[in-house]
Order: sequence, then C-alpha cells, then structure tokens
Amino acid sequence: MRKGEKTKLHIIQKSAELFNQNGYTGTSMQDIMDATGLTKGALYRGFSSKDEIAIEAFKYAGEVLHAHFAAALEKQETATTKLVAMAKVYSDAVHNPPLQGGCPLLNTAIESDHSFPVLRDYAVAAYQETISFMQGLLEEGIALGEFRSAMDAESVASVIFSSIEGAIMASRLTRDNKHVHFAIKHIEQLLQTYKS
Amino acid sequence: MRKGEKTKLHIIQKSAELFNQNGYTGTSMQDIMDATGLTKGALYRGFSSKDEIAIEAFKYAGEVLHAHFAAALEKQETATTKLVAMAKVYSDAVHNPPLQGGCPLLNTAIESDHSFPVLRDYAVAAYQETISFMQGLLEEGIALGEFRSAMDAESVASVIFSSIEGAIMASRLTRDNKHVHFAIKHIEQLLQTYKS
DNA sequence: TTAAAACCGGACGGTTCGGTCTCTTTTTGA
DNA sequence: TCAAAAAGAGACCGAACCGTCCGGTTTTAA
Repeated sequence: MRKGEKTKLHIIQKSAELFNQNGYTGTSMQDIMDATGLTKGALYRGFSSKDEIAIEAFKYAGEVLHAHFAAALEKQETATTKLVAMAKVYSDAVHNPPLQGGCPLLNTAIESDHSFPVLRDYAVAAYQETISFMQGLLEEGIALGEFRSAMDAESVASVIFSSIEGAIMASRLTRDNKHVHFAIKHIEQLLQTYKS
Repeated sequence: MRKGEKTKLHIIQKSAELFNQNGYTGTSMQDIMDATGLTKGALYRGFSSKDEIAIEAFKYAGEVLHAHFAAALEKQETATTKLVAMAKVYSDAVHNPPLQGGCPLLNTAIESDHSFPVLRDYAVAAYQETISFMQGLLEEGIALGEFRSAMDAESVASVIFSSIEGAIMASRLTRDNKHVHFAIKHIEQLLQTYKS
C-alpha cells in the first residue's frame, strides 16, 4: 500500500467522524487539518475538494455501519431476531453509536435535504439498500413460514426503519437511550403480531 | 404596532423557513437579507446576533406547528383520532409540510446535536412538551375507558413520535410520502391493539 | 545508490462570513 | 407642523472560509 493511500484512508476516517458530528457545513478544512495532524497540502493532494472528502467519508461511514450490521446478523437464525439485532446496533445511540455523532444516514439526509445534492443521492442509495435488505429479510420470513403471508413486507420494513431512526433522533436529543429501547421493544412486539 | 415590530416579525418568518430548509450554518445573514429585502442595518437593529434570530425563528416555528396541531385536534373526539390527526399534519411531508423544509424539531435536533447548545435546549423543551401532550392524550384515553390500562402511555407516546419523525426523514429523503403514510397507518393499528 | 516520483508543509489569494458603525431617511407623538 | 426618536442603508472591519501553488522532504523503484 502506497503511503498516499494510507494518508487518504486516515483523512477519510477522521473526516467521517467530524462530518457525522458537526455536519458538512459545520466542518471546515481546518477542522480536518487539526483532526488528522496534516496540512492543506496533504489534504488537497489526495482529494480535489471538500466535497470529495465528504462523499468518500459518507461511503466509509456506510462501510462501518455495514460491518456492524453484518456482525449483529451473524449469530441470528430467524428473520425476527435478525431485524431486532439490527435495531440493537443503536442500543446505546447516545454514548456509543457505531459511528460517533449518531446515524450518518439520518444526519446526512437532514442536512443534504436542499443543499449538496450529490451527497443526498448517496444517502438515498444507502437508504434504498438498507430498506430493501430489511424487506428481503421479511419476505424470506414469510417464505419460510415464520410470518403470515398477510404481512405487507414493504410497509413493515418502512415502519421498522422509521421507528428506529426517529428513536435515534429522540434519544440523542434528550440524551436518554430509553426512546431507542422503546423502539426496539416495539419492533419485537410488532413482528410478534405477524408470527404464523 | 410599531414599525420595528412588524419588521422583526417579517425577519423571523422568512428566517424560520430559511433555517428550516438550509440549517443554521447553512443560512447566512446575506441569505436573510435577500429573503427579507432588508439590509444589515435593519437586521441588526432588531436582533443582536444571528443566534438570536435563529432562536426566535425556532420559537416561531414552534408556534406555527402548534397552530397546525390545534387545528387538527379541534374536530376530533377520541384520543385515537386526535393522535392520528396529529400525525396526519405531516401527510404531505414532501411537498407541503406545515413549515417549508420539514419538521423543525427534527432538523434542529440533528443540527444542534453538538454545536449551538442554546438552540438545542429549545429543541429539547419542544420535544418534551410534545411528547408530554401525547402521553396526556393516551392517559386520558385510559381514564375514559378508550384504552386498556395495561398500555404504557410513556412508551407508546415515544414510539408514535419516533415513527412519525423517522418517516418524515425517510419520505423527505426519497421524495415519496409513502413512508409517512405507512407510519400513520401503523399508528392507527397500534392504537387499535390497545382498545378496550 | 540515485534519480524520479510522490508526498506534504505552509504561505498566499480571493471570497464570504458575522458583526459594527455612521449617516440618512422615515416614523412617531405632541 | 416639527423636532425627537426610531428605522434602515450600506460602507467597512477582522476573521474564517475553500482552494492554489511552489518548494522542500521523503518514498519509491530501478
């Protein structure tokens, strides 16, 4: 691995946290310089703009999240336990989220709503990917007889996702994990009602 | 009403939309000047800083929301229909939210997470107020025999709120209202399960 | 070992930021 | 009507913004 590549990765990792904590407009190149211990020359050698760093950082955040989800899914056998395990990744959303600053998808979705359309596109893609995966788990559960076929996988996946994201917002705002815990409990009960 | 007061209100109204659409760091004084048709002198005559404008704008946003909720509640008789009516305020979260830019509480909660602690405090207060009101509706419903007493009003209020906020995020991100509609439907079903 | 390539430091530039201040214009109340 | 007070315009300020560029140092491959 070339030295430049190591430096780029280092920049991306540090930037991902900064952007997730302070947002895109809330993070300056100076902040990235401070966090990485590098100077402008180093930053602009590997990236052509702040935008590019933000995009790479968001992609990296997605990989981090993916790894957390994969680890959570590993030991689970049923669709129900898999979905609950995914939600539990944010059990300690306040003090120990997978990525410092909370959910990058939530944060990016809110900030990029109007400004920064490129980053927004990546957020949309990440959302679609996640929701499709969850919907797939549900449909698999139906096929295997875990759930009744009356269940609408699309809406249930949507609701589960919305619940957990909204709960992350509420918990981080109030600095109290109870809202994510309520959401997790609720998701368990919801899936229970569809058990065949 | 003094002329200056009219001007202040005008500034607050325009700013509320700007802040809700582009965020605090994403909105400049120049943006406010453009939107109001005023100059720096006029802005800083009524307000001592950008922060103060942001705070007043957030308060104003709360009033706008409150008015929408009050109107929605007016014709409803039961706790169930009242809560559903509240959720339906965001039926067209994509193109016609109560305030341009989506839910100010959601947007402010995300952006003020680390930065701008003053504004964050107002967001926390607004959250607590809203969730308490919803919890009150639920408890009233229990007292009046609409719901079974086994229902945990606190967690149900939390879940309803999280669902709708998460759904607003999802719908605005994907530019598709279906997620808020799924959430509304889900809330109706959820309350149904607690009917006595 | 050595020349070329990659890497990085940091001064610099143009722009925009939030905020101040002075001066003119408009509003106000008597 | 008219003087005092309020309102507003806009030049100006220092700081911070993103991005450029050149020169020196370190890696790299032969």
